Amino acid sequence: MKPQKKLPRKFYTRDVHTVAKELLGKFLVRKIGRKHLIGKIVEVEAYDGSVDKAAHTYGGKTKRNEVMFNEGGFLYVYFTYGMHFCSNVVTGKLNEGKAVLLRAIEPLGGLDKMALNRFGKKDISTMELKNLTNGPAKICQAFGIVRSENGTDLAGNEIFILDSSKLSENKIASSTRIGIKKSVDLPWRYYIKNNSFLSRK
DNA sequence: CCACGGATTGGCT
DNA sequence: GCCAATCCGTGGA
Repeated sequence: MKPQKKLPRKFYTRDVHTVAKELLGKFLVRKIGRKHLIGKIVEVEAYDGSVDKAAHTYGGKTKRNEVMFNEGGFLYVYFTYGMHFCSNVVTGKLNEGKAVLLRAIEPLGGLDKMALNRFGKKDISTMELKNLTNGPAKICQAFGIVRSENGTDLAGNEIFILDSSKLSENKIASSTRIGIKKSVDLPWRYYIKNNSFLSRK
């Protein structure tokens, strides 16, 4: 099963929950020089500033969150806990303030580079492989995504997502979101059942 | 296995 | 000044 073509703008400009679920099973790609880092998206969370107090956009536009108010198909990268970056796929139309947080990825290509980014060495243990990209900040570290990638157009050639066949509903599970203190009861975390690279069951 | 706390910057009250 | 869409190491059961 070969990855297909790049997802078009139209994919991203739809409803945040539709995009969140359809991102599962797709392939995140980061081009570095002539190398490619690639991984399958296995866990995401939806954030919707119109109703969701946990969303960065809930209180309106600021310098920090302005990218999240773009139309769909841009990367919103934020800095948190004084040391971590996390990345989101912006969805919907201009000024909606909705995005999908990438929470876990199954690493597939460029493993040595990801290992170097995460652990400072190419050869890693089985345990380190499992811990390579199973969390939002771990994804950014492995893929080398930092502040300067905030606002990257996913319709471009640096960071993009490749299509693959849509997963059937029975392979997808949902739960409440992880690590937040507001709007804690919204069941807006979506993940591929039984995948071994999830940040949690 | 689980619970807890430290790291460390910067956005917003 | 408070505290965050996290991660990792430690210490106890």
